[in-house]
Amino acid sequence: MQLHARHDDYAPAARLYDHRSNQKLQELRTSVACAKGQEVCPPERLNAYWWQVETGAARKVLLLPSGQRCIMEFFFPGDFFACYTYGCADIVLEAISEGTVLGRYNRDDVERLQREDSGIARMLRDATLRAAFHRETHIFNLWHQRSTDKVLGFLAQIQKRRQTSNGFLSLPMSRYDIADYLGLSVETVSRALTELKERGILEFDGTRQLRIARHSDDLLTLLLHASSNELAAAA
Amino acid sequence: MQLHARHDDYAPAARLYDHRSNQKLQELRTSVACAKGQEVCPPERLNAYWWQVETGAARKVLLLPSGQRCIMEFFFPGDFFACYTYGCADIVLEAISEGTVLGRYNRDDVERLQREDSGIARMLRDATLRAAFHRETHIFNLWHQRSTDKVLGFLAQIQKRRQTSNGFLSLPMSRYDIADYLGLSVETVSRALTELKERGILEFDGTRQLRIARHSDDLLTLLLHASSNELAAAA
DNA sequence: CGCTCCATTGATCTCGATCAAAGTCCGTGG
DNA sequence: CCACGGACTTTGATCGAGATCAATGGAGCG
Repeated sequence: MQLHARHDDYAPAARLYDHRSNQKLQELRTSVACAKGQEVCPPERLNAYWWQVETGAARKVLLLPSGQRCIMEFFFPGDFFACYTYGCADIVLEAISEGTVLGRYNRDDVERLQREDSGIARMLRDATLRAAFHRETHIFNLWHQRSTDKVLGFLAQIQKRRQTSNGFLSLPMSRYDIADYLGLSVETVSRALTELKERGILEFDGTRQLRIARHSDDLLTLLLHASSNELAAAA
Repeated sequence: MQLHARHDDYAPAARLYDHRSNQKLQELRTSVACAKGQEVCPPERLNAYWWQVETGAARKVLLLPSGQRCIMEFFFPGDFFACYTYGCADIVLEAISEGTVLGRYNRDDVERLQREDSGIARMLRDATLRAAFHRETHIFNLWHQRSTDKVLGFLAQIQKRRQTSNGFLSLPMSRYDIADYLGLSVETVSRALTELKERGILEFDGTRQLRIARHSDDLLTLLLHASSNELAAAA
């Protein structure tokens, strides 16, 4: 089992403007600043752009007629993505943190540019590929039946994408967001986190700041090699 | 809610060899015939190719140390895809039906070709995009909590990708495969299908041949607009 | 004919949804 | 500075859906 060979795929995209070949792309950039919970863009315009998170975090949400919110994806600084929703009116892109800033690129311009510049074409392909991996991981999270396994998988994903140098993970999203991402109830998410804390796998510093205990530093490997019940036995 | 606007995205890819610009691609093609349940290719070689299902069906499976099988994706005739597993040894591609035939294309050759031929580049992008939609649908299926909703979502996907002119769906995969795709137990899948039959939503002709009852002909719309409980009330 | 794989059905138990109630955090305004 | 309010989080109790265990029933095949 070598899923950990995927580490790099979770890393945020390199900042576009670090590459000289992308200055043309940066000329197309429009910055969009959003308040917490605010829609980044009217849903019907979502298809028309490529996006990049500058600071903060965003979520792509499928709104169901029943009022439920299915969170399809989280986006973090550096992530470059498009929401190809093909006319589906009930998908929205929302800022998670106060003061989230996204770069917005007109899609037609980007596609034109990628035909002229192979570096940009490559970057778009990489972004697409990275999104594909995120979805695969999401599928793997949702596929588990135990709630602790789902939450563990989610944290593993965050660990790959957001871990800071001091070893702490910060969760910009609420427990509600995590629940809507994993198809669980808020209460279950909360209980799962509490359980992982009591098992010594997680250490909290406030509700949205946490650390993975030393002995279990690669959560994905942990998840793949043992069910959470076995983990409990090992602890 | 206009998810049904996605219909076309589920349609199988046009046969490559229908396009004259693809004759070069067809020269790279190697046919691989497989028995039921057989691995299409040694796992370590999986990354090296692009594939297309000719006849039959295939599944991409993540094998867990616990012995569980997480089915990441099903492939049907016309589907053109790559398994970018990046060195993960425990992903396998297996034939589902007896006599499944796949076309195999050397990945390096394909990538070289796409740089020369924009038609092929476009085709690859379309294939990638289609795979992305399949994953999104898979996520939506898994996200539901009720087993009947998951199964209904799965059938909606099959309906889009495989419905024949006579209105019947054929399921090439076993109940075990469906269970491993949806993160359910076999028994629950079986019970869900039985329940949908008794509610008058499905009509069976044998175990793997079924029809959607007239009044509920678009399962995806059905799933989006009403929980399965409400469906029961409506029946 | 009997074997193996697949599918269904039943009974029981566990885990997570749901309902209900505190408790915590944070920003705002007095 | 503190009080208030609202959103977020946690914990408890109950109930139901699905996992699990167990058994039976086909269907294809050597």
